Amino acid sequence: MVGAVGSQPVYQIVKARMLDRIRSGKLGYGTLLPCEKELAVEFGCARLTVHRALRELAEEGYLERRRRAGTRVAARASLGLHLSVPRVDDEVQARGKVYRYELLERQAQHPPQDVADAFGLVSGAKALHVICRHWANDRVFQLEDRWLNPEAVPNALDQPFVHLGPNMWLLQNVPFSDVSHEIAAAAATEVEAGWLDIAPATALLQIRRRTVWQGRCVTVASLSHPCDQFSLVSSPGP
Amino acid sequence: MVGAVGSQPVYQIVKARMLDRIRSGKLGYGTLLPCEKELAVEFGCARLTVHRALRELAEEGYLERRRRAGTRVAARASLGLHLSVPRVDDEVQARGKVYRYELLERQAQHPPQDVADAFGLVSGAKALHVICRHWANDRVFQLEDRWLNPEAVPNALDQPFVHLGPNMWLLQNVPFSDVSHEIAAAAATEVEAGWLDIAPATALLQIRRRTVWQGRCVTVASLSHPCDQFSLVSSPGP
DNA sequence: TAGTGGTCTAGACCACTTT
DNA sequence: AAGTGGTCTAGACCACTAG
Repeated sequence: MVGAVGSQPVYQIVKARMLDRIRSGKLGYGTLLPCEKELAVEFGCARLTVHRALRELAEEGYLERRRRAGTRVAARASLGLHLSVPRVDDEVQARGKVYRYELLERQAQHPPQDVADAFGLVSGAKALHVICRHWANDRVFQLEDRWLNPEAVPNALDQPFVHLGPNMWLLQNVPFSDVSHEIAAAAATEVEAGWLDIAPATALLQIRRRTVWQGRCVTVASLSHPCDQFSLVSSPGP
Repeated sequence: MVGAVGSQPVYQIVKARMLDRIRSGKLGYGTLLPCEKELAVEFGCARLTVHRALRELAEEGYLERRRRAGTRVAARASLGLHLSVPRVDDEVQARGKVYRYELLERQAQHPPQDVADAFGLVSGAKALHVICRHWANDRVFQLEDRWLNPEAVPNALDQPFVHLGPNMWLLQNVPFSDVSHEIAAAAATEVEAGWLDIAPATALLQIRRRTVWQGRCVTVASLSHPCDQFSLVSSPGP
């Protein structure tokens, strides 16, 4: 039974069968599982194979594992969820609509205090402020309001952002970075409403994104969607 | 050098060092990495150890791996993000406020069509409708509007939900289940505004949750927060 | 067809924590 | 003190796919 990989890896079979027992309720909250060695005997495989299955189940929140104390079915106290935020052009095209990018403003300006702090700029220094729209057919799908740190991405100052949006440009020109997100609702201001071509105070779904590279904040962006145009859907769990 | 676990597992060291090379830009988009065997020699460890490091980096979106073709630095096309939705009472208490639960309505009613379809109910059948509020000090933090499928959780019909909210009751009484989420913004209706004690048409951040157990929809819930009270923040990545 | 990643094994030692 | 999970190794075969 060496490498008996019929179609599915053994660790996935073990994982699926244990998951069944958990989901069906056969193994209730807090139930102590047999140790890895015993399960390895039961499934007729090596302990490492069982270990991988149980490790992944623990990472997915189904099990809690502690040395010596053993493995127990976790009490699901909070729910994690995975969202994938696609590129806006992909998202629009996935809906069968025509995507169009439009630059509205591009100017070096004094950033608001929170942005200046995030960028670590001396007071009085300017940053690059870009505002643009992403269209789906003849409606504005997303309003992008972005600040770029001139010290972190000096190249950005040379970019017109007329045809290529800053989002896409950053993806192509900044190495892998840490990104943190905040999802919020907000009422559209007068100005935002004008840009989005909706009534003032309409509810917006906002994604606020901060990109950090090597300890330095490169850019902050606020991506606003009219509430009737967009919602975030969790990716199906494993 | 058997099990040379000084403080950190070897696979994590390998992972961290490869991640550094990616984040720093030393390894740019599309760069082909040495094969696992070579890296194992470089790091002085077994191939499986390298394999685990690279596998996890690939799962996190940094690398793309294909048999025969090798391992390349991925182009980050879309950004995934992890949100954890804590229990509402934990969330309130984490803000240093006093949590209070309040039941508003609890009634067997004809559900709207989309809920009836999700539950697989014959037309004319009723479902349990529960509306309740979650307070933080003297403000409503969350309005919960929930339907329960009487065929999936008949016990729920016996629950008063006066002191224990349906959310908590379900966590304790339904085995592990599949949960899908939708995050949206919406304007508060007149009725919602009254319950939330805010002005009508105020922007709300809504979490819509659907819980499925063994192929059957158990409950659907809409959790609404006034936009100034709450936003979702991505958990820091690994 | 050759070379890459994907998985598996048997055995080992270590780290942690309950008893 | 003992038993659990966490990691590591050396070697092996398999599955996929670029050349």
